[in-house]
Amino acid sequence: MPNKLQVPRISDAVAASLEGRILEGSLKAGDRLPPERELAAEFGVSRPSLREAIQKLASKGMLQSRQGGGTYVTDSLNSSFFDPWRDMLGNHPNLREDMLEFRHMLEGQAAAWAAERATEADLVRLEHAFNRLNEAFASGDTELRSEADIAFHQAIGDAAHNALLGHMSAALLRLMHDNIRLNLGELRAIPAADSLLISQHTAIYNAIRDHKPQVASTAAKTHIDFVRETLAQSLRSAARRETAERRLSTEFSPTSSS
Amino acid sequence: MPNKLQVPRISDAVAASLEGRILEGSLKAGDRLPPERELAAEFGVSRPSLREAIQKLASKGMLQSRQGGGTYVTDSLNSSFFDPWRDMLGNHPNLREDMLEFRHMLEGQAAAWAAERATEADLVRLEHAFNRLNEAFASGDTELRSEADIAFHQAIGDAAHNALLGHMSAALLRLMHDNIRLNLGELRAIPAADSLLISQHTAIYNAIRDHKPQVASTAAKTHIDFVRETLAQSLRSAARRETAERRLSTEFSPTSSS
DNA sequence: GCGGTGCATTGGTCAGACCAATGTTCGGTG
DNA sequence: CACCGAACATTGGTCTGACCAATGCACCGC
Repeated sequence: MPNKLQVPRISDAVAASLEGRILEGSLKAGDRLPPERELAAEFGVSRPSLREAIQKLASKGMLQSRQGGGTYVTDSLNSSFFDPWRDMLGNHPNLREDMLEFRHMLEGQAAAWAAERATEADLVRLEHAFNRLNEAFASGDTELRSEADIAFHQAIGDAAHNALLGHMSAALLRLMHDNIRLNLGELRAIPAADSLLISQHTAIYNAIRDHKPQVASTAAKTHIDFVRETLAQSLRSAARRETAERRLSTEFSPTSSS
Repeated sequence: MPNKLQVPRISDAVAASLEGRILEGSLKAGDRLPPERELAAEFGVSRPSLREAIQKLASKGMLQSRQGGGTYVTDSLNSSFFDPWRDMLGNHPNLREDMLEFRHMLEGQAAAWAAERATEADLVRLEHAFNRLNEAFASGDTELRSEADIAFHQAIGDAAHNALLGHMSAALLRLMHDNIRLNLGELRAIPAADSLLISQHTAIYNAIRDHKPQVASTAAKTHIDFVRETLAQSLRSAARRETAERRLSTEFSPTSSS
């Protein structure tokens, strides 16, 4: 254990603080840190000290800086857990079902905790994400929708105030979106789905805002169930389509696991 | 691939050089580094740069410096400089709570699914793991116990037939055991705990064997709650112990930051 | 010989400056 | 009008020199 509370190195404190912001979610992967001069001022320390802290985190792989460019947050935490899963998902489609099932639990719990614990600030962020999500759905831009969807669920994860759950939920969601984009192209598919998705999102949002854990959890699980069903449906139709047109330029098909 | 060989940060170079000396053996564990001012001169760099390099290695656990005392090479070439989550757990104790909370959900669901879906083969494996666990507890060998505990929970995860959950549960459990071993030494602590743990394991095992999801889930959650409570208690007593005996010959311990 | 005091050593931090890479803006050119 | 290049602002990278604070040892008085 820490034997030297006597000598609190300030660079350590700053590093821990930054690390905390990343864990807690206010600094997400890909985000750009404020300039060193600003950050140093904000922390009330000198630039060299701030830099020592940054080096510490950089050596852990959490930060990365480019001269003249800025300092960025990397997603070392997510990747360390999930990189191996990424291509696995591609090769073993039945894994997708496992993942959705897993998310069924995860999202349910996240929504419940968020409903219990969301602070005012959380709710503001959540509302913002919610609005952006609706706009994205209205716009029809698939890329934007995907992004907003991730952001919305991420906001819920953040509001749940559990670092593990937050990172995991975000990582899984991202993984799934990647995978969908990869395997299904677009998946605009089901026509009536949009309005249903919107009403589901609304239900989740309202429940969290009103601090009703049970309702939030149920709504989130319903949402995932719906996604699961929709996805399965698309897959079936995609499969049908594929067998019909006997694969033209289709790149490699499922590798045998043996 | 590293795209910026163009910008060799000098602190990186110095850090690598120092690391090299340690690995190669000209700087052995316990050795004292030359004063910063000297080293800086030797490397032909400024003191801040040298310090950044030292911080880097310190954050990996290879160096440790005491103000006024000097900078020393630690023996921990072994201890984790991998797995970002690992030392994160050490530095942010509140993460431990998040993790236990997360596992509360995870183990509950795992047990429930296992009770629903366990095949005969799963049950055989589970029984085997269960027996080994009891033997391990009887033996008193801490290492063995830890191992058997992981194996038991892993067996449950496998029986749940969800790949994500299985791997995650195992990974988290392993992480926690490492962390405990690292931060608390042994944690034999609580005397009456053993029999309670055994009865909890038995309850989980029985519920799964009898295909009773609800019971299994509750039992698993109870188990985690108990672990959580026990752990908190040990931590408190450890903290108390530390303040009491004001370190005698205690050399430096693994963790670096305050 | 013992214990306390003071100073040299050494890590910790700061301020301000300059360099180098990057990104942006704006004016010139086809 | 579009495209390209040069000047400029931004931002990380490094240095110098200074002062503070903890440590440890030598010296001094008892």
